[in-house]
Amino acid sequence: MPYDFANIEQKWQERWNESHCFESHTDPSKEKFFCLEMFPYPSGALHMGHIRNYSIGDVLARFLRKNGKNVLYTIGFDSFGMPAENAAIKYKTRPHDWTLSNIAYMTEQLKRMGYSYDWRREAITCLPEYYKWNQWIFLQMYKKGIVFQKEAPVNWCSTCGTVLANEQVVEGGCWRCGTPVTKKNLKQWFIKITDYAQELLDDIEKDLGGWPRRVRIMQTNWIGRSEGARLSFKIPELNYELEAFTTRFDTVYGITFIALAPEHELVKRMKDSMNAEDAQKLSEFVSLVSSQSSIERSDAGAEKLGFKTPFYGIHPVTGKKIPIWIANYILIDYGTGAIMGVPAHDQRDFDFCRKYDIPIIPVINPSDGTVLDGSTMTHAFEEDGIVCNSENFNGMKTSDAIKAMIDWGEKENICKREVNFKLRDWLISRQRYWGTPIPFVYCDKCGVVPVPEDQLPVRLPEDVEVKEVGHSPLLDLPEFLNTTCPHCGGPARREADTMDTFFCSSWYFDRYCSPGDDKAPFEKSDVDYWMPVDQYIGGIEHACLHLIYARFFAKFLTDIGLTKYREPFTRLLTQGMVIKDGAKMSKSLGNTVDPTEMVKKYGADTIRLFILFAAPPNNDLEWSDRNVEGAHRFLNRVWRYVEENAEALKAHGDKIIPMNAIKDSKLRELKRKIHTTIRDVTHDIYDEKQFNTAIARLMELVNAVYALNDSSADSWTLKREAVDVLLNCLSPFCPHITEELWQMLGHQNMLCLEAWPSADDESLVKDSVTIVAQINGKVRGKFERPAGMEKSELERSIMSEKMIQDRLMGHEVVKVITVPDKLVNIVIKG
RNA sequence: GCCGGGCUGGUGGAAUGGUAGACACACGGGACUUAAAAUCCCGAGGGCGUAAAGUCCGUGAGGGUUCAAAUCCCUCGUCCGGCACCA
Repeated sequence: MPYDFANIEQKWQERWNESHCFESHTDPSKEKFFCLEMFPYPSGALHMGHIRNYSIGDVLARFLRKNGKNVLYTIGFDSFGMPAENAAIKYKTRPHDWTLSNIAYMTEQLKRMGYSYDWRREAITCLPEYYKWNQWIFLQMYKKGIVFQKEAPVNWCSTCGTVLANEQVVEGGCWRCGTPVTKKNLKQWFIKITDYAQELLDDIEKDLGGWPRRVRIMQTNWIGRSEGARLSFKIPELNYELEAFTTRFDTVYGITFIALAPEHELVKRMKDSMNAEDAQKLSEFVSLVSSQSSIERSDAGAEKLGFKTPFYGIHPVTGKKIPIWIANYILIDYGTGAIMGVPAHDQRDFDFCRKYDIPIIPVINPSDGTVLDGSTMTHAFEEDGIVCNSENFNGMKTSDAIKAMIDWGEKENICKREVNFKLRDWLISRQRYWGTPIPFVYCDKCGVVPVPEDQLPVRLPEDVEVKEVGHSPLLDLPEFLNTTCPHCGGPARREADTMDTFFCSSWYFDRYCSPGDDKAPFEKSDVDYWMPVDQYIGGIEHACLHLIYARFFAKFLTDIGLTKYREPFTRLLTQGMVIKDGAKMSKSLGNTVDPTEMVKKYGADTIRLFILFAAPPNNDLEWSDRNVEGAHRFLNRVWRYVEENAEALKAHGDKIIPMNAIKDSKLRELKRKIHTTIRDVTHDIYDEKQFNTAIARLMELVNAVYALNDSSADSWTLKREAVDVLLNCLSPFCPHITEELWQMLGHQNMLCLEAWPSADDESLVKDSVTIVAQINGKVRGKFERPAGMEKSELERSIMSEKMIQDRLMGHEVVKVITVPDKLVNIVIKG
């Protein structure tokens, strides 16, 4: 008869709830541990990826609690966002209702899994008591001068009907729906995350040692620092000084053209100074380029298009006239939106020049003595080499030349050292309804005016009908739009755009520290105590999104004195995907497994055990119904042993026999097994976060207990010790069944409050060890020897074994390597 | 193209310089049973060998360092991931 998991799990969930045992309190006298999981979007139901994420977190939270830490562990819902609007249209409901009912359902699912959350701390971002503080923080950023509006070509997704931040464009498409992103000129709200680019970069090295290397590299690439110089070209005809950024100032003598992005401000000036016919051609070129999607335009393999203007810039070093082109491959938002074209040493410029027949002048030759010829080169020479065709600098090595030439250029006022970042300012506006209203109003008299803090929150009207994708119902709500100017009291209009939902998720962990605070986003003393997060767990897909934004928030909040930590997440664990039939589980592939059904069939403990045992957390995990059965079978095996032997085990629970009082070798072996299990499981959970091997050790302990067929009193006492340790160590993984069996054995206290066992050194000592005998590195025999034998004695003892003697016959022993308690390797000749 | 991470039995995976394959799944055998399921026990990398003994091979391929390499180094293959016209 399999154990009755349904009733047992419900029983213990009720007990935990009634006893408030997972509620934590700010208490500086205790050592804290903040265990955080990426909170879910309430899409309707939990999927296996969530179950995996939260099962990992719960093991750590329960383990650390048992180890005396004051653990903060809770959950919330990242509940603003577009799917609610789409669902509202599809199901003829309101985003608000759809979202809250999803939250209710998913909360039930989470509770059914037995996660040890402090539910009082839950944060739901779509409620005014949360998003009020989004608005408040946004205003603090505005006060600090890092929030601004600008009109710029921004990423536009036509399917979602909204703009996107740079981080939300994946391979030229929208991160949610994949629609190719186009550029659109719009006036939008931005946050100057670029002010923090250097610090975001520096702190990766300095403080993120507890993060996977992969994520650190991804962020480093994303921030994309490059060092170089800024130089300028005078354009006498237009009375303009055109600036360009380069990382290769050493190739400055190789400039044969200048290229501008079609969006560059100079383009308009040029048109004004051109004859009507040419100006018309230029306009046509610019609109051709702007009609290209960002994939067509900015993919590495995309065709380069150019337009030759009648203007020239003056080379800052040689004074020569350099023709100015407009080219589709120049990006307006990197550097200055203009480049010095050096076709001999830049493949893009090379391709462009070959196409438009622009001269190519090599100024670096390969170190092997080859002399390049611009007319016959087949590709750009981008490696380091020796400078040529560059007057005084000829003969220098590239690495020296870059430095020397910039030094010289700075002295001569030709260039200026500069650092550029790939990271762009964070575009925060969204043309959506279901998000945090941006707390600004537009007044004809006073302009753009922030909503005063005492008037927050700017409430999002909930009783609306979303009619079509991409059209915010706020635009049809005069009672929302029409307001009075906080400045002059005259009529004004509210900002109808809402915030990127990544704003909500950039500080929710601070809110967890001070739930329900209505005076501030959080209480400083709470956050000072709990933050930073000691262990963060979530998917790798947020490496360059949420994890950058949240780091930026941390630095900003510290700068305005609200917090004192500069990095929010000390350690990060990125769990792999849950795979079925070789592909990521997804609705569109129809290969999902419903957690609720699985829990109904096997119980939460089984699902948790399976998902933690099947693979180490950072690997992808292949779903296997058979292995779920296997996990279930193991729990039944544990249950059966304890239940069938409950009387004997109970009768022997009043003492622990120390190792030195045990004579029988089988019993000594079990005693040792108990303590090596404690040692290894502790190490695997805390140091390695390798739960699959921790569970394997517990399975071994169960096998060892089953294997001991000895009904002496000492044997039962030991088996009782083994079972107590087993239940305690298994409880973070499978909390319900272990509580029930713990109680069955007569324990009064709840197991979740019981201290983690500690391994007793004396019980870890081995009586005898297997010594591997090798000859020339090959295993030739294994011999039992007492542990701790002295090196020379061990060597003598193994060498004198008949089997070894036979093999040494007729050979010369060259040398013997002995590793105490492990092996003897005899090196022979002949 | 650049950067990073993998590659170990039929399968998921152990082992981070010292007995390769822990633990589990699947499989085979046995016990129990009228039978089956469940359970308990046993076996198992591959080759040669009836078997035992033995012996050889074996961690993507090849080379190197070492008494000793899945583990360290070099070259290559392959798969996955990230970035990619960022001047």
